[in-house]
Amino acid sequence: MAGNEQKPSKTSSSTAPHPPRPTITLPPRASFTEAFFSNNGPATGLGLGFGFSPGPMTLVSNFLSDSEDCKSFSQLLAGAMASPAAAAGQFRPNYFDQQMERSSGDDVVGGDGDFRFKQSRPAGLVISQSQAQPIFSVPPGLSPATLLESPSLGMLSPGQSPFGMTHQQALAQVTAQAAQAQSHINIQADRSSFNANTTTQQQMPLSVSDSRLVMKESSDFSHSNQRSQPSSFTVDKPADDSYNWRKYGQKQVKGSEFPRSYYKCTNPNCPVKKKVERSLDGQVTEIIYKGQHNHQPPTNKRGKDTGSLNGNSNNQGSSEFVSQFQSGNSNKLKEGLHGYSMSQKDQESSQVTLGTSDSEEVDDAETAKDEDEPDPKRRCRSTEVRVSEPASSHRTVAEPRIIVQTTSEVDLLDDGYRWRKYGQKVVKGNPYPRSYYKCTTLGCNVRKHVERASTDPKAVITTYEGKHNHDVPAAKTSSHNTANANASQIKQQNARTDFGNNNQQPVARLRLKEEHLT
DNA sequence: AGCCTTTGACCAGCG
DNA sequence: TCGCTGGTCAAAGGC
Repeated sequence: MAGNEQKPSKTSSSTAPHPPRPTITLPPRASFTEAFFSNNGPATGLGLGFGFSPGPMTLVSNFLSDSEDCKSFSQLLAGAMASPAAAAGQFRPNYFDQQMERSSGDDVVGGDGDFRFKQSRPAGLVISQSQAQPIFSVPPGLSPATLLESPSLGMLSPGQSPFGMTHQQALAQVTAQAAQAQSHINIQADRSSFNANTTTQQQMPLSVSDSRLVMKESSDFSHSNQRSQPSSFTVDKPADDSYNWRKYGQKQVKGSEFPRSYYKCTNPNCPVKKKVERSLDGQVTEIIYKGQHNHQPPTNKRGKDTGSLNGNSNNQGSSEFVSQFQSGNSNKLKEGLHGYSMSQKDQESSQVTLGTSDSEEVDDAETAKDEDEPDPKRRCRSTEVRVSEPASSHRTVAEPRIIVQTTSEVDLLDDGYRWRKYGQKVVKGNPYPRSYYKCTTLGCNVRKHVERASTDPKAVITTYEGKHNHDVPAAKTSSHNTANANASQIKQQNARTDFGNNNQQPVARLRLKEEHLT
């Protein structure tokens, strides 16, 4: 697929059809979780370190191309939790990149099968553990590493760590705990620090099609982070994903209030393009990757492209962490939620959208019902991941987010809102059904998807879709005090994510939770 | 000098 | 056929 997209000249374009969209050859690869959490894979042979960030497309392709079984979240999570990598203490910033990269095979250079978490500053990533554990969130554009290192954020930087440890130590601790619990992804950090600095969370819906990756980024980063970020902070680069891009066009597209910019990978013969939508204030609202890089990310990015997060060039790789993570997860996420509700003309154009737009939404019951059907539409072929917001959402500044949490004693349903279960599916390879819930509030389209890891029923992924258009219902008087407390915590976290933007709620949230089942 | 962004125009697909 | 729309080109200018 590399290079299969030719640059059509005006002349040629008029006489010949556009070259076919990039297709992705999908070599056997590790599962998402394997890629994600394990570090035991064969050496890539690329000598890539943590800084290597694979392209989004490769990630997606790898992710989605798993036509064989389209691993479910459960599977993913299960693998994640059971990953020996965790035990090996491999969980760390940029680790995702590393794994993504590696999963595709050793000889892949920007290869098609790379499983990479990439993307430009997508939304935040929250990884927390129990309610007593602080929630770890990564603001858009920042990787955990960046967060940990960022002087401005002042989290786990040496001498600044609230726990008196370096971020490496903290991460080591995280991995150690993950290994011990086999179901914990725990990145401990001072919560207060997060309150002040890392309250951004991102979510990203996605859809998938052949060779495109669509992601939205949270852009509210600059809002709540203004205190800790230079006032001049803006996301100049739509996606600091380690690749170099050249903007070749911009258009005001219909249906979007924001202009869309078109970028090409500057690498010669690299067919990858991306579309970036950003709000008027320059904040990225959506990124769509198309194609796969046929090369490795430049080792040295131009200084000007490193983004200006805190003016710290080290932020460069940061966004990749979240971005890539999200992009990868997103695919699965969407898959799980909607069972690949593709509006496909063909495989290439098919998309699965997590958003709640009616046009793209499939019937809930049907979705659940047909999950087991070998619907070709659900094939994990596509590689476009689109993060869409509900049509009714107030798209201001806040954008999609993915919140990944591992928490304990979380009543999955008791998050403050009231839910009605409308579907349940049994996914291949997972003895535990995945359940679908709708917010019971009239007119509220928010949905929730709960899935458990096949190997660890304690591990649960809860995905939220849409935005509540109402307040949290009155507190329940139940015995779920603990759960409520935890839910409250989550809410607080979410609230912080809003950065004062009351209108905004996550479009979709991915939560990795550890649930204490009785 | 090289690379990038900007921007108006062009082209293809679609209804 | 026409108009709309998304995507792309390429000249001009900036850094």
